[in-house]
Amino acid sequence: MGEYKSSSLDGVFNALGDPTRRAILARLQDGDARVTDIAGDFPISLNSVSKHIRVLERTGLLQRSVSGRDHVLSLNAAPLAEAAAWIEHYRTFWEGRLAALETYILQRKRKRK
Amino acid sequence: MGEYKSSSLDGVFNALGDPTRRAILARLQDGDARVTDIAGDFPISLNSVSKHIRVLERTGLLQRSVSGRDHVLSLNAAPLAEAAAWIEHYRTFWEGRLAALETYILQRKRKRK
DNA sequence: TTTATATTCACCCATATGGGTGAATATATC
DNA sequence: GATATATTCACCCATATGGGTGAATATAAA
Repeated sequence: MGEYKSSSLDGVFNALGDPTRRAILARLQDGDARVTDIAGDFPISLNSVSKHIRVLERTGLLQRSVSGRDHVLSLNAAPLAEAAAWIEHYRTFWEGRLAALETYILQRKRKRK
Repeated sequence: MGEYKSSSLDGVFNALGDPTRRAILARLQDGDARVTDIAGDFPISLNSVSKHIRVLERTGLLQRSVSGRDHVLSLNAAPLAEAAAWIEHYRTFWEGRLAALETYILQRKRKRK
């Protein structure tokens, strides 16, 4: 069967699979922040946050701009496009199935009457 | 900051983070299938496929209906709704940012002229 | 130059996971 | 009952990952 290959979707979905990372993205929606700023919002160590940030950076969801000793992080939602398209495809399929089921039920109702 | 908690999104995103599992879902779009049927499409062992199926089952994306010695698997895209909503939220944010940037550029253009 | 701050690097540890093999179980079939 | 098929269970192995700590590096500031 077709496309059984790793793609950039792997990274994006994996990155989003961790609640801490999703929370970091949520934080960045409220404005850019330094690593330390973000770490302050979480009960985990600064180093742990640094690792999560690198995972997000790898996917492109987070961009880093080094300014002196500060690393300023900002959100970049663009890489979500592919993931959104993937999900949308299945959502459409599913809605098709539901519509078909509805049609079937309606037909049965009509017949029975 | 807010919702730093694991949710069902964890499982769904993690499940989608593996290309084999995405391919299994793609396969089920073409019709229900048994574990063996699916395993035939992949270069990995039957047991490995069985494990992937359990991961998908846990998320609800895949449903199992045991019929004799056969386990018939079918797709259920419903759990994707929450994931789609999550992504959509960020996509909207991002489009807002782009729009703001465009406005800014246009204003600058007008001023300069 | 000295000191303080921001970040990463190099480790350690526990757990999860993707892959495998072989045995066990359950159902069909002869 | 005996045999074949479908699936899982119980392991093993290697690797990734989330968490930690302490040292190293780089820049800012005094």
